[in-house]
Amino acid sequence: MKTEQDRGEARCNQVLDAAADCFRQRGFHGASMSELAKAAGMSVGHIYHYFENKEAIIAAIVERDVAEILALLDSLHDEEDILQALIREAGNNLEEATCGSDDALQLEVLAEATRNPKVLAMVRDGDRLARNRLAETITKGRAMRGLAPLADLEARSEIIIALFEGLTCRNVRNPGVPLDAIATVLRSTLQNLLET
Amino acid sequence: MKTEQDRGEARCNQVLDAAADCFRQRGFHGASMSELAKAAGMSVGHIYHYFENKEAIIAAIVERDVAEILALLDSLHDEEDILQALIREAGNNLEEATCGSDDALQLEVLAEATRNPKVLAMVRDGDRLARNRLAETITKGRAMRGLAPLADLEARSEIIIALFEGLTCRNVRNPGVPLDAIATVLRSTLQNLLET
Amino acid sequence: MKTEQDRGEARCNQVLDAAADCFRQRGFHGASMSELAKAAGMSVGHIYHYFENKEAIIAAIVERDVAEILALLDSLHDEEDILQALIREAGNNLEEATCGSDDALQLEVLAEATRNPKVLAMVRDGDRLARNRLAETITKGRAMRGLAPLADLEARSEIIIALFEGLTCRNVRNPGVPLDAIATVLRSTLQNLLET
Amino acid sequence: MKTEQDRGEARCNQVLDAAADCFRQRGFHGASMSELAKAAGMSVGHIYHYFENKEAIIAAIVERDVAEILALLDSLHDEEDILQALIREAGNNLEEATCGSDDALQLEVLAEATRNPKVLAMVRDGDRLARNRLAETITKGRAMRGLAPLADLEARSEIIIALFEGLTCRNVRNPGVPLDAIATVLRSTLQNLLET
DNA sequence: GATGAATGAGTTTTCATTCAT
DNA sequence: CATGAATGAAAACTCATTCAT
Repeated sequence: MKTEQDRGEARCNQVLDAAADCFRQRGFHGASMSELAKAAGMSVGHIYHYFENKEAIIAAIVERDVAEILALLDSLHDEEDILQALIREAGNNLEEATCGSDDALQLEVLAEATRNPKVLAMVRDGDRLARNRLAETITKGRAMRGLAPLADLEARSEIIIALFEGLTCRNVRNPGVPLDAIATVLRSTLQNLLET
Repeated sequence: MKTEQDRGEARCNQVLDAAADCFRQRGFHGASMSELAKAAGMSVGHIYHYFENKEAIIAAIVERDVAEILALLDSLHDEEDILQALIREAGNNLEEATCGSDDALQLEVLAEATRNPKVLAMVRDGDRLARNRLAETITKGRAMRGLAPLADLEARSEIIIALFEGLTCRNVRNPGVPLDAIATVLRSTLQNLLET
Repeated sequence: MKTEQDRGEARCNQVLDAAADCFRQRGFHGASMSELAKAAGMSVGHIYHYFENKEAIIAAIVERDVAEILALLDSLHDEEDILQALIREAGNNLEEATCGSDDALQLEVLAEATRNPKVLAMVRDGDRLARNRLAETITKGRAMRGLAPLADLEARSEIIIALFEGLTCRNVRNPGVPLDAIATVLRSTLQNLLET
Repeated sequence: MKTEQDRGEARCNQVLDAAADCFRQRGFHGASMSELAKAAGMSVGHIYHYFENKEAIIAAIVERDVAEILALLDSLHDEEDILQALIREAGNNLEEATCGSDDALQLEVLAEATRNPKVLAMVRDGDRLARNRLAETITKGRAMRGLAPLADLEARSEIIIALFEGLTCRNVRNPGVPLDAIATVLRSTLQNLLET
């Protein structure tokens, strides 16, 4: 019984992994169910045992995506040096961002949120959690350095997240900018936002 | 003769205006040619007199979109106070960004660039022009204030653009953040980037 | 212009004729759109220029069917001898009734009405007109023979129609009953209902 | 052993009861095997232990339906007053006939018979038995009243059955006609057919 | 006996594109 | 220049049936 449920869950994830790949490469609406099926190694019909329809798959992918961001933020929370960790993460994103990458999926999600209310709601709910988490992290980081709490904490968080999301966009428009070239500027900018 | 050409151009723009609307609301792949035709007030078949196929319309829209960004930057170039102008522009974008807005189109373009090489090339070409223009503008602005040229000009431009594009994303994920709440932080961040 | 509209209407009827055939032979839900298309001599996609979906075709067929019954009743209205005309019509139906016949379509419609509210409404609306028409016809027929108006006109009409519809059913369950064998009984029954 | 066979039969009927419900509400081709399974409270696969395929279930349902009519006629056979019993039965049917009712199933069967030769054969075989039974019953009834045997017995039976089946159709097209409104007419019609 | 995961052909429907008028 | 009828391939989704467990 336990095994069967596990098996079902594994099959589900098999679909989601395949779907994430397909969506990254062809977009939510460019990827067909039969592509998904082929990529997931199962029949088209069988996917419908696990997901009610294509939109449900999209929703699950978005949820995964949101969870990933939250996990990233949670990992930051326990870093010794938050500033440094943030810059490192920004750097991690600065690689070729086209079709295969996660940036592609992020942008797809954002574009979809623009027209799909269900996706929009998920994105916004996730973002609320994320920015609260970042704010806590910042407060904690500042406390660890003996800095006073920030009155404009929300605004600073917003700008910091904007910087991160912006770098995702930059990765499409102007990829391969050497990290070290902008690391210094990024560091000074973040320092300005976090440590003053 | 002249008039005829003008007429043709006007018809073209009629299509592009309609297309921009449709694409904003439904996405490149969600909008059908007959929707475009209806919105443009002409027959489906006739659109093919002006554009070879749907992709050509997408390309034209992307080009327009890129040109719009360039025009914005050009307008900044002649501003008295660059810093203030940048913040003002950032504020202009901070409104509900869902389906009807320009942010929606920007994200659609970026997502499409991720999988469509032709679109990617256009986006990158446009971005190259844009960031050069911004760099010039910054240099000019600094000169007007008697500040020295920047050694890390490119990196700073990159970060500034990232900030802007990031705010576009934020508009989807967390809309309605009051401008005045973040204007101060934005100002200080830009000041840090432009005036030091 | 006139011609074009006519052409459209002709195309529509082309679809409806083909559909009626297909539905008779395979049922509303047994006949596929591609069968319809093949029978109508046009592409599947093009049928959707004329009908929003399959249900709309079904509805149009039902409407036709209802109109046919009404037309039959109207033709009876102007007969010299109504009783004789009714018996003649009953006889016309007493032929092999399986797949190709109109009885098949009638039963299909009735079965569909049982679960499809839109069809049910059409069937009932049509029936209301039909039974009123029959009642008028009977009254006229009796007047022509100098008989008094009937107090139980509605009930008698109902029974007469039931007889007719019943013979349609009988045609499936026990076809090929020789008309002359039942004509006498039918005549006496109708006489009992119409002339006393 | 006996118990096991009974158990199997019970399971069979469990399926048939569920199937009858589903077919009534959605039609033979509108009801899916998984709907049947859910309604029968067993797995899809298990239904195939009892029935070779869906058509076999349809056939069994048709057989049941036919048997039901035969049973009704048999019950009439032992009534004191056949005329009265017939009218009573006609009345029993005169209730709202849409999706849930038995009329719905009857019409479904008849429509199916129109295209499915196996069903047609069953329907006709059943009908032969039924109309012979009715003829016997009528003869017996007349004998009990001291009336002479009928030369046109078959034709009269046919018309009587047509009346009954027709009232089933009327129940769809014009439901809710008060029984007492037509009982008198029905009685006089049947009297005319049975007692003269 | 009993399950339900798995299949793949089939369903309705949409859509970019063409072309005769 | 302008139309929209026409196509056919492809999309999302369904379903009877099978079979390993």
